[in-house]
Amino acid sequence: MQIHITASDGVPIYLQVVNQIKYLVAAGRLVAGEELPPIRTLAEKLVVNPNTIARAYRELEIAGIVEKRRTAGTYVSDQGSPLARRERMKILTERIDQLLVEAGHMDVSLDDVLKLMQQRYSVIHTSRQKDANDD
Amino acid sequence: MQIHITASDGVPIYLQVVNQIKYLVAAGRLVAGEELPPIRTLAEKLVVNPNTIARAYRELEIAGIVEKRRTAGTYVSDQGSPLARRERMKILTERIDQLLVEAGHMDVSLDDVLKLMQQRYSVIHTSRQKDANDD
DNA sequence: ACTATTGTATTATCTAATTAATACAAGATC
DNA sequence: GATCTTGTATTAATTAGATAATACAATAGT
Repeated sequence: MQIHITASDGVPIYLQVVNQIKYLVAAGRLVAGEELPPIRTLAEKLVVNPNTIARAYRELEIAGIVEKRRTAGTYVSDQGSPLARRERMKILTERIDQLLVEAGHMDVSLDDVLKLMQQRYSVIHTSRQKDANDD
Repeated sequence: MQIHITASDGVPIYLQVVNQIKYLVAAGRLVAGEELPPIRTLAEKLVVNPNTIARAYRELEIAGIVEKRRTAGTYVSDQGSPLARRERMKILTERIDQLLVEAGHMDVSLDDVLKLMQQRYSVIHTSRQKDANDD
């Protein structure tokens, strides 16, 4: 599993790990059921404290990206997310509201936002190499 | 001007102020040309250090929401933003990318995101009372 | 049952962000 | 031009966030 840490580009290590794994899953380079490296293994590879990886895995579990099977390892989740769909939509709605308010401040119309969104969707789903910038 | 500070709901005070003023402007409760309370006045009202409000006003100025006239006070900006449109679109594009990636993780289709966005737009532009939750 | 391997929990250290204390600079207003 | 009011600048204190050190708990595999 290809993960690279940039020592202090400002983004904390655990978040870099979270984001990169999210991208690997989104890109299909990690498929459902696949096992992630054990915390210690990945920590050693990245020369980082195991707790840092543990935190990343914990966040990924909360986000529904992976599942932990106590002493048997960590695996890529089957369905999208164990969070109820309602819960996921709630989160998404918050993000959308933020975006709309911001667009309003910037004097960008709803139509323009929708168009831009479609454009970006195409771009994202064509070229696979992007600079990681998730939440 | 109605601003409420929640002592440590996690969001820093200066950000709470920024967000609430952004909303007041977005909702038309603060109109272009209107003067904001002086830094010290608002600081006193919120029982907070003046520097904290100064920071909020500085961020609002950078965001193009307000203009400062040196010793004459702080006023709601006239046009949307002094940032070049290109610059604004760049910021918006980043936000959109984040949203799309997240939607992907949540297994929500582009169409659903677009629909939800239109719904939320209606909601936001109908009922004016919302719980503040900006960037 | 034993042991190696897995994730977990607790605490400490370090770093960055936030807020406050205080003094300053400059224009408005009389 | 005196002075009051405005935002600014600098520095210190506080708080929160991230990472590390270390010890623990549970279970898979034998």
